[in-house]
Amino acid sequence: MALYVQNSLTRQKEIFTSVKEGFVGIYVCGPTVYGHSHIGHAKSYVSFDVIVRYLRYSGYKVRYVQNITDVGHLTDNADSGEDKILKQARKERIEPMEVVELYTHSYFEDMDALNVLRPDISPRASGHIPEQIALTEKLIETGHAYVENGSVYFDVSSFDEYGKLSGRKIDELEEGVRVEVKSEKRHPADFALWKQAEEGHLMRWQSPWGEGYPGWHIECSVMATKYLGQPFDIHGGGLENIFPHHECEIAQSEAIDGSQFAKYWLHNNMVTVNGMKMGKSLGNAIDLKSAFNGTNKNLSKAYSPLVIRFFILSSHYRSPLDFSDEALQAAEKGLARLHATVKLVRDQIGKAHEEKASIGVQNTLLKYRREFVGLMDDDFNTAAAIGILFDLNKSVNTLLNSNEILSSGSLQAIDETYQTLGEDILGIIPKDIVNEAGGDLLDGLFGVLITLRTDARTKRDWATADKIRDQLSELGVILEDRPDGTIWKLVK
RNA sequence: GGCGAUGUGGCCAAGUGGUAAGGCAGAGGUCUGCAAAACCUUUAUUCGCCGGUUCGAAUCCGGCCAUCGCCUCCA
Repeated sequence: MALYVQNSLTRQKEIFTSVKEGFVGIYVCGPTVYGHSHIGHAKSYVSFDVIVRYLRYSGYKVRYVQNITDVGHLTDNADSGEDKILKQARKERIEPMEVVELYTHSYFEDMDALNVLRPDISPRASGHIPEQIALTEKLIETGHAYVENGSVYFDVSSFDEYGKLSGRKIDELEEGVRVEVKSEKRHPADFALWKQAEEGHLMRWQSPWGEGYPGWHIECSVMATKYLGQPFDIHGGGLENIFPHHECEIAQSEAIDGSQFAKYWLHNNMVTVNGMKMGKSLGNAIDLKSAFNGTNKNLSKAYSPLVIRFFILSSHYRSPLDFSDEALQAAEKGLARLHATVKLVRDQIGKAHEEKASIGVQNTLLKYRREFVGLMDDDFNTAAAIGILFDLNKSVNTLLNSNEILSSGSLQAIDETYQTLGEDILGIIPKDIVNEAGGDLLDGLFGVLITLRTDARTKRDWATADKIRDQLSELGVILEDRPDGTIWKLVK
């Protein structure tokens, strides 16, 4: 079965073939680090995390590059606008580079919590100024860019294919352009490769055109091709970046010699909150830290990072995703069910008799694996793949409840299936599912209480038995009497 | 105005020509001392609306309605 991906460039689902056999280079637009990450970042980076994980599972050696934008940018079409990093620096009364450092750490902290694997390279825009200047110079030399007042602009009329990704026409763009502040640019759609630093602009570098700072789009062109070559396989990002950002990246990168920039463009859809667009300026943004600790006013409680991850993956990456309390609670329960079964399997491995996995179990597992892979091969359909995980779960529970005693081999094979599909690929079933806030001490303490209750039950002293169970329940500890003994769980 | 999506049961969400996955919630049952959990059964003759193509459409075509996104920094 081959992998198919929906390519924004061709608007078609295409069979995926890598530029270099066995190797995939993927570049995903990373965050501008001037604030804490929100659920929109989570959707994008969790989605691409799974894409990368799946490519690796499929046997590719993957190099995943995701930039950190640590150079503030103005709006690309006008000379006015705010530089978010500078604004934040002023607000916090710290250096711009301190802002960048602070929120870069914050970003990785949140992504780690979401079980997003680190990119192989996280290049920073500020660390690639010479390369950005070099590309700009080359664009000037080849007649695709012009200098004006210490700034350099890309001449969109010099690149016939401008608009091929977003489907926009240059002449139509002109009409839509808002108030033009200065007419430094020859065409309203021209965009900055380099901007002259105005007075008081703290982030500035020397260039052949004087002190300034790079345009927004150029960093991605430069860093993607520096580490992945040209053409490279996959360029990803949020679909709001198709225009102008990705369109401009293509123009800069392909204008010089016409060689293709990226072969496949994958775009994830956006997030809404209770059906409304989420916007930093709209005041309904859900930043990840507040979602994790329950302080967000749009949510009734805290949701663990894994629940957020699971929720994101329960819809397709190209579909919009609406965050609501109700939907998150449903996700939380669903994931807990998955985890409960996996934990049960793992707890029983040690107790089971040693024997190889039964043919029946092996065949069943194989069937689910095949179905799962088939769905992931179809443009990374995680939502349907999770459905398979629940089918597997049902089968496993049935086995666990049946009279058939499962061998250690069978249990291990089941566990391996969960690990491959649920953790290696989707990242939603950690290797160590433990009772949260558990640990040996609590395990021991509850063990004592469970023994007392079991004794009472043998004596048919239901009053005592129920008292223990009820009082623990009030503390948020649930006891479950299984055929092979009583287990405890914490509820949130 | 231009470009692009989406509309599937109470909620979330897969499904691009062959007769509606999965999760949450609800109902009944099995198991249990009673529970919990799990499992079984059940809940859309129907996929925004109206036409058309087809032996056959949620899936293709046309029209309409609604919602959303992008066109300005934003994942």
